Amino acid sequence: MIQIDPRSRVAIYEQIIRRVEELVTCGILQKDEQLPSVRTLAGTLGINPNTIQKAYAILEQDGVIYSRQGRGSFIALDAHEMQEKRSPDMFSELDRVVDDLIRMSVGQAAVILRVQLRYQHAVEGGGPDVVHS
Amino acid sequence: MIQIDPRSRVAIYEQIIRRVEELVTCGILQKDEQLPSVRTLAGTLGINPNTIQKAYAILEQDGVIYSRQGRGSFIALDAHEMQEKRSPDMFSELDRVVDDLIRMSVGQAAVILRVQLRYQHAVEGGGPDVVHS
Amino acid sequence: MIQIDPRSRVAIYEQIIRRVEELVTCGILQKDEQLPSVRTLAGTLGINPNTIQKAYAILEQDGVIYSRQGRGSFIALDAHEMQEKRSPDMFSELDRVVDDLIRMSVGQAAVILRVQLRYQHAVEGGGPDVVHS
Amino acid sequence: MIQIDPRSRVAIYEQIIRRVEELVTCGILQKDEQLPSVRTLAGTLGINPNTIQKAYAILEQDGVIYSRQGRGSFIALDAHEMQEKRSPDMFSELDRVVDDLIRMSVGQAAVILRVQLRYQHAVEGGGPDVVHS
DNA sequence: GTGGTCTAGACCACT
DNA sequence: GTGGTCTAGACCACG
Repeated sequence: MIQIDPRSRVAIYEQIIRRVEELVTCGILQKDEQLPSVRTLAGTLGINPNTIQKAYAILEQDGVIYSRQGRGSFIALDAHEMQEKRSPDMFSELDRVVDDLIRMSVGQAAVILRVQLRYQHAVEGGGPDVVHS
Repeated sequence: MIQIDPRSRVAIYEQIIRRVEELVTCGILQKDEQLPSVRTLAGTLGINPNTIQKAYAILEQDGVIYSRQGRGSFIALDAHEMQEKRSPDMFSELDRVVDDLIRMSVGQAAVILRVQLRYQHAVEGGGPDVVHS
Repeated sequence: MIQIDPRSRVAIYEQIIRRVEELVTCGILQKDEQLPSVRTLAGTLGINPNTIQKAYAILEQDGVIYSRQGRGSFIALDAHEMQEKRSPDMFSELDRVVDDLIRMSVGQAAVILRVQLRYQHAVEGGGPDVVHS
Repeated sequence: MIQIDPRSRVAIYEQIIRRVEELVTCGILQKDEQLPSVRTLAGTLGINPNTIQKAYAILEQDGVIYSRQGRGSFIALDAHEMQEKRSPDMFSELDRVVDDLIRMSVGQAAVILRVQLRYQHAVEGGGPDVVHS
């Protein structure tokens, strides 16, 4: 369920964070569901436990999961809460990209067409895994 | 004309690269126009010449500028060429952001509205500096 | 009567200790009254008996309860004795917090006002359960 | 300026965080002032650089400092901003302690007297180091 | 078994 | 030189 690309320039712990956030956003990981233990996930992915630990610590600090000694790590939010948490960032990122396109004299129609195509593509392809709880 | 934000988490050399590309895209820096020398710019910005050197080296490698021994560095492309060079990256970045929004169950209408607002905003605000050469 | 919050970052055994001390302080648990057995409480709270065992051991070591082989665990102090035992800690904790507030340039009047409000709030809200034995 | 107690139960990285926050709150560390480098401070305190790194990373995440590769770590807030950031936590901690005292049947007058004494003590003793910038 | 802290030491990216 | 990431392995606290 969680996989990493060791050759990516993105830090491993960052990849894990993003993947967990994605899985929560999609509803695949549900509220209070237990995550694999630090050691287990480290073994599965073939990386050092400290790296997992770091990812989990940041996720906890961001309120996405909660970890308790002797028990494990658990999802703290449901998909809806996660989406609300992330949407401001997503929209400002959209703004940033659109601004770049404007600056490059790309017309509004071209951008909107691209967006529509992307939505069609998502629907046809079954969409980037979304599960409603 | 070129400014950097020391508090930004984007590397300084990266900020310089982006700013030069932006200025070329907008037509503010014209083809064959000379850039400030490494030392001059370093002095102006109050940063290490090595950092400027690195930015220029990458820009040259990307074909955005060319350098001549003892003469200086010059813009290699006009605004149109620059736009063609960058647009594939911009569109794929747009795709990526839209995918994220789709995954978060954000409707197509909301995204398109946001894009339209951004275009309006750009026009009213005089637009993100665009000069046609 | 004893409840724990699994989401709290305070260790479970610590939560139990605090709650028992609180109940004794308030006079709800009276001297020589019997506590639920380790197994019973573990079952009720749905947690590991070892955890209860640890809490009781510490409480006994602190002189708050006493245990008798095959009989069970019992409260060792009345509310008054408990209060005398704990008040030095409470006051030094108060000192510590006030010192922090002073360091942050918070005025004396603001702190005292806050204390008064807290007392009013306690009285109106029926007060944090206090029973005089 | 920064010291740690290796025998304390409080984690070393936590001690460093608190000390830095304290120094900023007091105005001893001023905005944009550079902190000792990770390696330097590690050497001075005789602990592992990773531990300092962790402390600095959390401080940055909390917006207290900002760290930039190749340059160093710097204070992000002035004393006033720091105080505003921390005061809600301080007051709620005060509430918690006062609630405990109420629960122990400690009278309002006794608590207020203690607060006043603490303020006098601070003034006479020169106060817990406060510097206004 | 779980998570959390710390050390030692390496390598990379940036200035 | 700076900060940032990762590994290997140890020890502690909690359940």
